[in-house]
Formats: sequence, structure tokens, C-alpha cells
Amino acid sequence: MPKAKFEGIYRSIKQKIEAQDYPYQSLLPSENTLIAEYGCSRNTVRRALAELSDEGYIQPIQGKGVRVIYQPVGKTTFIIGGIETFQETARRNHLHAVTKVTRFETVVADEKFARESGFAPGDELWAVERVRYLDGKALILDVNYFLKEFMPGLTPEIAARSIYEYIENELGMQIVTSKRKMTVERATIRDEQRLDLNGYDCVAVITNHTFNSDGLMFEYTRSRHQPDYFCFQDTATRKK
Amino acid sequence: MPKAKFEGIYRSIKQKIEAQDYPYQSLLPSENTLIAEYGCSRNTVRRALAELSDEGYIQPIQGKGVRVIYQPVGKTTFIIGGIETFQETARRNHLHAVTKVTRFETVVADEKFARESGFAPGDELWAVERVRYLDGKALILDVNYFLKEFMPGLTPEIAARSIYEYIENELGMQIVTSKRKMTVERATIRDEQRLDLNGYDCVAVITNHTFNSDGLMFEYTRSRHQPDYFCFQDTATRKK
DNA sequence: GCCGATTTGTCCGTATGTATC
DNA sequence: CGATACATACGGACAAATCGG
Repeated sequence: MPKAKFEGIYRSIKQKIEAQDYPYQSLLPSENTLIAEYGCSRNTVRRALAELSDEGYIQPIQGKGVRVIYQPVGKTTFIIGGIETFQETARRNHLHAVTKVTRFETVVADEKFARESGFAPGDELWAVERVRYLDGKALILDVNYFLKEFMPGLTPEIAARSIYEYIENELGMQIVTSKRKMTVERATIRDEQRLDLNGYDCVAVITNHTFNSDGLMFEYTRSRHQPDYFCFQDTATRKK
Repeated sequence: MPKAKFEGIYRSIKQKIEAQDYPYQSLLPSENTLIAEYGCSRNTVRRALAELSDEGYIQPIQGKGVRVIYQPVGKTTFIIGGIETFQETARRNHLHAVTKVTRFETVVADEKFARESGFAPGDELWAVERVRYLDGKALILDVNYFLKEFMPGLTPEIAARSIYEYIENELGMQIVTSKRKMTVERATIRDEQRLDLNGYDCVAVITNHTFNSDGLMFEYTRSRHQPDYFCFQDTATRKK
């Protein structure tokens, strides 16, 4: 059940677009029509539309209407967008997921690592290395660093299950913002040892800074992906 | 000069954050303070803040304030984010850019290509292949398809300069939304012929669907990047 | 633990500007 | 030119979260 009104409207319209009830290239009902339909103010409708516009579902055209630009994606694509846990991603793609913890220890950030990661020198961190398997193939090598102070009770067993679930359900901490960088790097010896590289000499690397609901960075992660199952989606809008 | 009021406020605050006038981890002045400072309504301030939040500059905390989570990026990073022309990217990174057109012809979308690209079967398209050089190294192989009907006057000379400039300045057409997919693919024979791969056997591939201000898809592009200078940035916020 | 002040989150109604047809 | 549709802006109201006394 959506808490906010605009969210319900957002979901309703989104669903109709995905069901192609509002088909690709068609114009949505006008804002005034939607106001009448949902019994709300103009601002509330516009808020829902803004969200859909951000996600690349629609594009408003001043004086004309709101065009649907959503097209259903091919079912084979493996999407790593938004902030999603490994488990969520696996489930959505109907794949069997296994996680193996290959390192679990405490480290202290030195000057150099602080600059790289964004932590402060002297911060005590959990260093966790995990290999992710999908359908028996080792595809992702994750190296996470967590501020120890925020999760003193972390264990290898939790790391093998889902750290995010632990953070959100056990600790009641909310993950809000995630800043990511995507690059391609040559595979290291360690990549070759840990991953099924399938002949590739490169990996896709996602570097991640995660902030909790207090605006504090508590996680720094580098994920190294075997290229076959890696896909990253994005929508950008150009500033006027 | 910003047309809209909220945009001026957005830029002002953004600048202060980048100058670390509002430093990392600090709280912004409260909305009421900003209202007084900029002489505007609450909605207008909030609109500016929403934009900054989307871009990962700030994170609002209900009941507490708005935390700055922006940290200046290292100067070596080469960012290909937003919708930016090749020239804009080169200029921002102080690199000398050259473009060579290696293919320029008309094609008609068949059934298969229509499914891949999102064009309609039978659409007449410009097919343009270009190699991008930065500081003398061939780093990017672009293959663009444009709806011919929208740009009948396209020439190889324009393609060698800047097609986006032509579209926006000459044709007065506005580019609004761009949907992108990022993957990593094994380098092809053609990649090896055209690019300075520096020993890599992979390329980063960005697949792009571009919509104009009428919400019509008029461009489909696949850009193949040599890994060394490739970086893609993104900010995600988790839904409640 | 409670209360009140502060701060952000949501929603409403209205007015005016601008682009399209 | 007028009607319609989206864009911007204002002001007000109440809810929800935080924090200090």
C-alpha cells in the first residue's frame, strides 16, 4: 500500500504504460483529465509524472501533451539499475544465486585508502570479499568495506546471506543514496583465480559509495563483473 | 542567464557546494532560511533542492536538515555522463579531439534491425561510422543511425564536426531524453582495425536511444570504447 | 517520557506564463 | 485569435521526524 498519494498515482500510470494500455508514442490523458480521474491537485499529478519522466517512461511536450516513450525490454537482459541487492537481481532474472565469503576481517583506513574510498583515515572497517555465483558460474567478485561502528554484529554468515537485508531489517538502517562509477579494467590474477572469466581479459568494475538516511557514507564497494551477464541501464535528460 | 527562478537558486547552491562553501557532511541552511535569502516561495527552493538531490549533491533528512554529500572528483577521471557531445567531453578534460568519418551511407531498416534499434521496418536511415581520437589515440568507435527524414541535409563534413551541434543549432531540434545501456563485449576484428586497443580484448559498449522534444526516437547509436579512458557515473536513490 | 520548536514531506488551490494547434 | 496543455511560482495547511529542555 503506497503511503503517499502521488506514489499511488505514479504506480497506476506506470502500470498502464507497461501494460501498453497507454501505448508507445501515444499521448497520456491531459493533466486536467488525470486530476479528475484521481481526485487530486495538479501538483500531485505533476509529481507522479515527473517521476515517470526521470525514469524514461514519458516525455512531456509543452502545449501538446505527454508522450509515452516506454518500450518493453527484451527478456534476456540482465539489469543492474537502481539500488538492488544481489538476491533481488537474481530473483528478477530467474537465476539461482550463491554467495561465498572469501575474506572477512577488520582493517583500518590509512591515508591512501581514505583518499580512494572517501572514508576518514583511522576509520575501522569490515573488509569483506565475496564471490557471487549465478547458475554455478562465478560471475561477480565483490569487495565491500563497511564502517564497523555501524554494524558491530556483522558475521561471515550474514555476509553469505545478504548484508543489505541485515542492514535494513536487523539494524533498521535505511539506505538512501548510492553513487556509482562504471569502468572496465584488465582482469587481475585474483580475478582469474576467483571468477569464471570465459576467456575475457577484462572485467566491468562498479565502484560504489553508499549513504544511509543520515547522509553518512558507511559503505565503499568495488564489484568486478565477468562481462557476459553484465548490463547497466540509465536514462538521462538534457538540460535546457 | 537562467530563465527559471528555481534554476538560478539551484546553480547558486550547487556552486557553493562545489566551492566547499557548504562543505561535505555539513547541513545546508534550512528551507526557511533559503526562502528568506533568495526571496521566493518554499516550493521554488524545494524544486532546486530536489534537483541537487537527484544528482547526488545533497540528501535531505526529515526533521533534521539537508546534508551535503558531494565530494570533489579526482582530476584524472574522465566522465561520460549526462548527454554530452564528444567535443564537450574532450574540452572538459582538456584533451585534443579529432573525428574521422569511416562510413556514411543510407540504409533501410529491415525487420531484424527494427527490433534491435527500435525504429520501424522500412525507415530510411543515415548510417554513420566515426572513429574518435583523443590526443592521437583512436579510443571510440561510434556507429550512429539517424532518421533521414529529420535531417535530410546531413553530410560527411557535418558528421566530422559535430552532429549534435548541427541538430540543435542548424535544425533547431531539441534533444531531450536519452536511454542508455552499458555492456562489455569482446573486441571484434573491426574494433582491432579501427581502435588503439592497447592490448585489451574487450570494449565498453554504450547503446543509446535518443528522443527529440516531440518524444520521437530519431537516433540509435552504439559506441564502442577502449577501456582506458572510459568512465560512466551515476547516482541512484532507493525507493521507500 | 512528554512537550514544544524546528525542519522536512505531502498536498491543496490559485495565478500567470508559454507553446501548440 | 482563442482554446488547450504544460511550466513556473506563490501561499497556506497539516503530517512526520528530530532534538532539546
